[in-house]
Amino acid sequence: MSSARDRVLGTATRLFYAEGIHTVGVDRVIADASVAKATFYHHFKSKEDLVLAYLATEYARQRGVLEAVPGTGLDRLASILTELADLSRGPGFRGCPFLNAAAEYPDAATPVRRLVDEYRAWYRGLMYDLLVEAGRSDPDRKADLLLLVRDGIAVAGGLGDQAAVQAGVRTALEVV
Amino acid sequence: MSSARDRVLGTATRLFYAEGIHTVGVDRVIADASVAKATFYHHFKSKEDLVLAYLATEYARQRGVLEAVPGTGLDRLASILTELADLSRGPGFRGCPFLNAAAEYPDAATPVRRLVDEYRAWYRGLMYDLLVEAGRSDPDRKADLLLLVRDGIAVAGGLGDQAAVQAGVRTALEVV
DNA sequence: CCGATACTAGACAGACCTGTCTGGTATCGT
DNA sequence: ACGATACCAGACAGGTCTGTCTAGTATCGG
Repeated sequence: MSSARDRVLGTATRLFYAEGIHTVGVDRVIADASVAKATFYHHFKSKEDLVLAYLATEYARQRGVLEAVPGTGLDRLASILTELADLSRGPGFRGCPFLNAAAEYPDAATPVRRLVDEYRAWYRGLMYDLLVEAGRSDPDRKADLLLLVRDGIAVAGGLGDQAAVQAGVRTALEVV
Repeated sequence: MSSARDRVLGTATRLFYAEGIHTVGVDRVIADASVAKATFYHHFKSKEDLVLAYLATEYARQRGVLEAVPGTGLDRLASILTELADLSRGPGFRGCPFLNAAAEYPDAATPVRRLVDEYRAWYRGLMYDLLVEAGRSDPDRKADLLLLVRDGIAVAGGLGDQAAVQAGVRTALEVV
């Protein structure tokens, strides 16, 4: 139910990711979602509220996707990294939604930035757990490295630099 | 001469880097630079012109800085990477100006994005040359990797994640 | 059936945006 | 001395932004 809300959130997700948050206005979102302005402000108390919903939804979605990746330990880790690399080859790929959002919200105290930190901490935790499960040495440092490589893949992929993406994935898997 | 232009460019550099490009308006720049609006539009034909000047200046500045880093081959490469890591520890560090700009300009055909590509190509070339100078094997792939690690360091540093930065630098130097 | 909830269309306020224009002053090189 | 250039202050136009408000329709649980 409340399909108007879903339509708004879906449209916002598409537009914010493809064109950036600051450049897409509320008017644009509600026009594309075919929703009245009052309805929008009925469901979201402000644009920032919508932005947070967009990121929170994406966070939940990624959690679902990555938790469904089969395998254990290093196999699963490799699957996750190569899947990210494959994704970055797609035509609609525009980098990591969280890193893009962070670039548009310079103030680290912002709720948006806190959500980005939370996302990255979760991702690092996932890497850490998989490293421990695989019985690898120095999982803390390796988890940090994998997070950084993930960031790099997202950035390079978003800029269309497939060579760097490939180098990143291969080296990460070798090191780890 | 033309100190007004310098003041505008300096102020724009500071504000664009610290607060983002889209969120800082021309009015804000000219007020902070204590310059009349007509003077601004005398020196820059549009805001985008100012943005390009900001990035071009930063590009030239970095070229100067990195070309002045002493040493040869791997030593010089290590110096460059650790200097970047040190820089990312500083309080004013907000990531790479070019990556931040790219995040605000989703369209890859934009002049801004072309300048970002040019910057990254230059950086990769620098890495490649140093690897060849050091006689390392597989310099192409390693240059790609170093570029990706650089991207990761800039992102992680900008988000205040020093652990990831350290892991990135150390691993990059080991691998290379 | 009735009250709450979800929705529609669109006007409106007030702020901010880029860019132009007027009109005037000061400082140059020649 | 004079013309070009650099600079100042600030009004203005035309657009976009977020968010509120009016006014009315439709749907649904109890």
